[in-house]
Amino acid sequence: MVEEIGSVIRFHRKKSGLTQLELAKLAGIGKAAVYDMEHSTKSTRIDTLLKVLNVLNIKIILESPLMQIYEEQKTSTTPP
Amino acid sequence: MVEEIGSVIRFHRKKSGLTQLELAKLAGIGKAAVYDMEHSTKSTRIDTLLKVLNVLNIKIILESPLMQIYEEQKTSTTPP
DNA sequence: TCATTATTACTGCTATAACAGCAAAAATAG
DNA sequence: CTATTTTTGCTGTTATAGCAGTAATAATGA
Repeated sequence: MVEEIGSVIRFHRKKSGLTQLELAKLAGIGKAAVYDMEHSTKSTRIDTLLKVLNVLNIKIILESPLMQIYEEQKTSTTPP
Repeated sequence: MVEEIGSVIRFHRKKSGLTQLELAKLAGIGKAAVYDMEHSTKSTRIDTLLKVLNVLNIKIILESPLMQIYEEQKTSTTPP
């Protein structure tokens, strides 16, 4: 799964025509972090991952049988 | 977003009737990691997060306009 | 081809997540 | 209500992600 994420990131980066350095700059992280992410040599931190996914326009979705209920409880207390 | 993930984890843990310690044991991580995750006091690592999501039966999905193409390229080389 | 530049890969040092152990708070029992 | 247990919250120490700098490889042009 970690490998998969790295693979997805590399794919999207290439398609965006960005270099590791450019992506890193845009995400506000170091270039080595991008390298490690793509190669799964180290287990990235979520905040770092989210910065990269944000630049590459990738959304992260949590799915489970309970998510429906969770969302309801959340929205029930925060109406516009 | 990191706060959201922590919130989701806590919700699912409670619904599963697990304590932080039990969840930690099942996930094979330390209890403090669960605490930190739920409180967003530290930015968890993906491998640690995935272990927890796995125990709580939460799937993580990456969504983007390019994912379709990515999946195709992946599956084209790995047929059953 | 051989330079030159751009990109990726790698390494040692610094910042920080994960852990074990303890303290505080909550829940349960008597 | 008090004692006991269970659960959560919080520390200092250890393991590891992130970073800056450098080397190696790939791309571009003369």
